[in-house]
Amino acid sequence: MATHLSTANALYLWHHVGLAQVRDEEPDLSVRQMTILLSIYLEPPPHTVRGLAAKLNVSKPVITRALDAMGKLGLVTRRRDQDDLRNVLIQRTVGGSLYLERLADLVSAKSNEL
Amino acid sequence: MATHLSTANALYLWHHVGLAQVRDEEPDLSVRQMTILLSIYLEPPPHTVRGLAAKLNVSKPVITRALDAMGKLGLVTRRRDQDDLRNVLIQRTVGGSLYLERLADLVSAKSNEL
DNA sequence: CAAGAATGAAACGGCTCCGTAACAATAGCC
DNA sequence: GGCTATTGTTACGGAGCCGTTTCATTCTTG
Repeated sequence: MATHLSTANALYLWHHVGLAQVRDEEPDLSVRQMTILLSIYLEPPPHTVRGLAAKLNVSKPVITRALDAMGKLGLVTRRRDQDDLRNVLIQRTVGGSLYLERLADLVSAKSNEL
Repeated sequence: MATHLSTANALYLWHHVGLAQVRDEEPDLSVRQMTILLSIYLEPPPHTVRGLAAKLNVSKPVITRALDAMGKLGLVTRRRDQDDLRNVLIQRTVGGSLYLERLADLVSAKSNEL
């Protein structure tokens, strides 16, 4: 599956995906939230607040608040780590999987219109 | 230049670009702002507040405020239309071109790492 | 077992953006 | 000229996210 986006195609792709996201009324995730969500779903568990904060070069409260917001949207869940009760393990949900599936379909579809 | 992103590659691309944007300290544009900026630079002029609002399915104040914010960052400028003084023509700037050039390079580079 | 380190959450004030409603300026039309 | 429509901006109250500091809980280590 060849990719190699030219810079011109890259901007067109970004534009069209952005347009689709903005046009439907649903509120958009921020870049930070989206990146956190993708980290949770694309990288192998376990995911902790501290680990995500380090990986994104961001403070821990940023992660906590993003998890609060996305948890309210049903995109992620939290569970205490029984082996170390200080830790919180962030877990995927059906809603989150569906959300990213739709995003992936959107991006993939737009990339085929180049 | 083949594109055809698979859904899996689409998410990886989004993830890596998001990571790059979040990691550097500069504040990110919102999805709305980014889409407005791309509309201005990718579609043929003239660009008006009303036209952008209609195209993005968004209220006019959203456009005005985004232009305020991005104008402060040097990404766009406004000029009154001399043929119809009610209109405001939104114009590109060197700063905006450079900004999108860097974005395009980032996306393109990440797409080559698939 | 006591002291310190580590983890995530909450609290605080500040800034940005939101949606809606009002507004000033300009154009078009009778 | 006077009335209406159009365009973009501003004002308002509300909501969300920010960075920093502080805190409660739990682990680790001497």
